[in-house]
Amino acid sequence: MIATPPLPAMPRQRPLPASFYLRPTLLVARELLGAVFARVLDGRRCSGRIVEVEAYHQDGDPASHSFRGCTQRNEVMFRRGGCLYVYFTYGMHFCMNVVTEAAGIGAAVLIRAVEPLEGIEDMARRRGRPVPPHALTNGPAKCCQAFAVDRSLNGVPLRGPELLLLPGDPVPESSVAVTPRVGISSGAGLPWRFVVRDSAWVSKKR
DNA sequence: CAGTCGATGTACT
DNA sequence: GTACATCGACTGG
Repeated sequence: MIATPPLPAMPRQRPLPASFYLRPTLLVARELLGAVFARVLDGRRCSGRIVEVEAYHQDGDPASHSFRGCTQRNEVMFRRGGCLYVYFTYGMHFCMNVVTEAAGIGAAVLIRAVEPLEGIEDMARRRGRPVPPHALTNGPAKCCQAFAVDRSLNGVPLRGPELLLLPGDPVPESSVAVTPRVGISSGAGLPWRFVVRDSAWVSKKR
């Protein structure tokens, strides 16, 4: 009898196709709700279901890093959709975005909160302090801390091996809330934040 | 509960 | 110099 390698606990899912990202950013943002973000580090996998996102775009959006054109910091936003844009802010935090649309268009979707699925122990350890379960990944910088996302992942593709974005159960329209974005001053009126309504895992309530 | 505020690095004016 | 797609500690009611 030939020894078979251990099978994964769950069937290996295909990552979202490149075409997923090459569509209008607001649509991608909406459809990212329910998708599963996964991070593989040292052969271990952490994942979470996306429950809160915000869209940012070069056109008509003064709050977007890409609004004033391509710079060294935001260069990844202008790449072809399907990779991660990571930036450093407030002197101590990282935030991660899913880059969208065709090359040359500066657009991305900020991941603001996920519902933890796999690797919760690892995530809790990386958060660095004891936190109640709902506070593990309910904020953009908390997500980066939990998933060990930093500058080294800026521009890395979302089709593996380090980062994966996988299809999840679709979130019905009735479960989606659309609101203005959090923590910005200019362009504050745009309703470009998408949240899974009533999720216990989002960063802020209505 | 809500509101305020300091920490801390860096991109951009 | 200034603003910043934040967080967590602290205040006061």
